[in-house]
Amino acid sequence: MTVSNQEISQLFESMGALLEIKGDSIFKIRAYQRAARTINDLSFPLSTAVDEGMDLKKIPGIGKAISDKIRELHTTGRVSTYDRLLDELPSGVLSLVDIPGIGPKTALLIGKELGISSIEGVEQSIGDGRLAALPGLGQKAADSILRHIQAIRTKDQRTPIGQALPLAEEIASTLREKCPGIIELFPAGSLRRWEETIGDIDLVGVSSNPGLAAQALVSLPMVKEVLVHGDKKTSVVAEPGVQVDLRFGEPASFGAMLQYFTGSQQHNIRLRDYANRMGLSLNEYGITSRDTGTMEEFLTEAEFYARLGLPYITPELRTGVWELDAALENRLPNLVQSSDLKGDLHLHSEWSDGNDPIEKMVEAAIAQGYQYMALTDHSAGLGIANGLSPERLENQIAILKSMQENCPITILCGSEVDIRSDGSMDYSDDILAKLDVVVASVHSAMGQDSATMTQRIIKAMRHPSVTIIGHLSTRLLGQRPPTEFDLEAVLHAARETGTALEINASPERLDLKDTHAYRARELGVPLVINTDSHDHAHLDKNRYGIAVARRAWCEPRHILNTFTRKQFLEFIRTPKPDRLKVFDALRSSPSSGGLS
DNA sequence: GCCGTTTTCGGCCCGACTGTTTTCAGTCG
Repeated sequence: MTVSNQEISQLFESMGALLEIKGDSIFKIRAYQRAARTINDLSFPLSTAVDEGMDLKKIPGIGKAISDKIRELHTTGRVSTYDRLLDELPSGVLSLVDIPGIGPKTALLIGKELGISSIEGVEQSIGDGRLAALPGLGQKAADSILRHIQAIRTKDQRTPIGQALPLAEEIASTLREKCPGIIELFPAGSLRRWEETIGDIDLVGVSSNPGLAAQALVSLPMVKEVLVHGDKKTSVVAEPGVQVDLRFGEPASFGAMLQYFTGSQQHNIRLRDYANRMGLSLNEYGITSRDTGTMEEFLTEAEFYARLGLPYITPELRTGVWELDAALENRLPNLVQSSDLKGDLHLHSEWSDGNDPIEKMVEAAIAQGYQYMALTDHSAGLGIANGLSPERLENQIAILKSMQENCPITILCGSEVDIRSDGSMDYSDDILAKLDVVVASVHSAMGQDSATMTQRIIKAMRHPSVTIIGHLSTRLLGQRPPTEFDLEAVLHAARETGTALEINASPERLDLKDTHAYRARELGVPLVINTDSHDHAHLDKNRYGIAVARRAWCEPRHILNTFTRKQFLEFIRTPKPDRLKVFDALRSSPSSGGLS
């Protein structure tokens, strides 16, 4: 049976919590937690890995015992050790540790002493004073837990990066304006690692007057609640319900501080484990030698890593899975960056549902410094988006060709063509053959079962005119879940047919997501980073797509639209699937991609 | 339970904060 990485990860996370409640060895508990987080960040499905006979013990943090449990889960759908643990403990305790402020010890106490097994039960016991009467707890603790319960009810989960990043940038620039004493101020944490969703915004900096900056933060109009207002740390809740933490440190140790607060936690744990074996201890202030007890400070992160004998590890890679090994073996990738992009292949104009005339979109592409762009308005089937009839499309093609004469960049004629529910295309084959670039996307019947959706997408990829599959999963972060499909089958079909997959940079999509892009790159699937802009001001959002590609360990050579105009045209003008040879040649040539 | 520049046993990341405590346990990131 097929179990997703997320389900496996969740199970081991629960195993860790259950063992903690039971009072088992803290190291055993950490082993399960570590395995859970690693599995959650893996790019390939463990299910498939098991089928293919992979040795799971090669994955860091997974040894014999956990490997056996994954196999057991894969074959039987259960893990007997987990079931036994559930039986041993009072029912429902596991759900109690989801409440912030209630850890394993308190959960067990509440379960045993009060027989409570639900969040509602905890709430009641606070109301009638039973919880505060428990040993080790008191009225303050009870009040705090109640506040946390109310907070998790009103506050919606994590914030999409597309909302969190502009908010963080706004706060940082306002603080800089108001407080001239601020020397450095950066987002750290998951935001700096460009995770697709953010738990809270961490700002770290250096200031000659930290107290003033903290005061400025709490008095911002968007701040609706102050959680902590201390010497070292200030925490507030800002308008859309996002927590913002502000910390200042000493200039001399800013490198260590930034490294510490950027995480991820898994990355830092692995790093400290590694440092430990060198006789060094790491914290947010510096690196301490265990022999001499002296601490060294670091101005920059690069110096911090260098002291450990490591090259600089860019924040996007700090997941704590593979990057430390890669750094030690000196095989960190030369990651793609915004300046490598030479074109955008998914742009809309007012002809369909965009805000701007074609001219303005072309100007925006020129302003990005691009060599080429594709205009890809919607196909007719998407009536709601004012999709182009075949006649209007032909009309548009003629206009684009006439515009080309006085244009410094290459304008490619394209379309974002709807993939119908049966996998057929929304324009006839002869219309499609007139286009330079066809982005084929799913916009309807998103509830199809996995097998149907998989066949639908693969059928589209087999079409000779389809250049790129747009926003593969159709998800909208925090709004619409991804469609169900067999990722491995789709990626293999993309490779076989020579169809590129889009990393849609629109921050509400980020689709492909990081781990899917990672797997696509591993399998040699051509990737493109597109903004799917519906406004001339949106081409800047390519930075979100670049971040996904970087988290997927992509170098310029993995991304089609880092290729020069000449190289890209050669790719699209070579028929499928032979165009893969063009891609592979460019991908393996050291001078390709990213260099002009 | 995992792992190896002190390798098959004996270690295992580190500090801050809070509330309940008279020296610390629990929780969090």
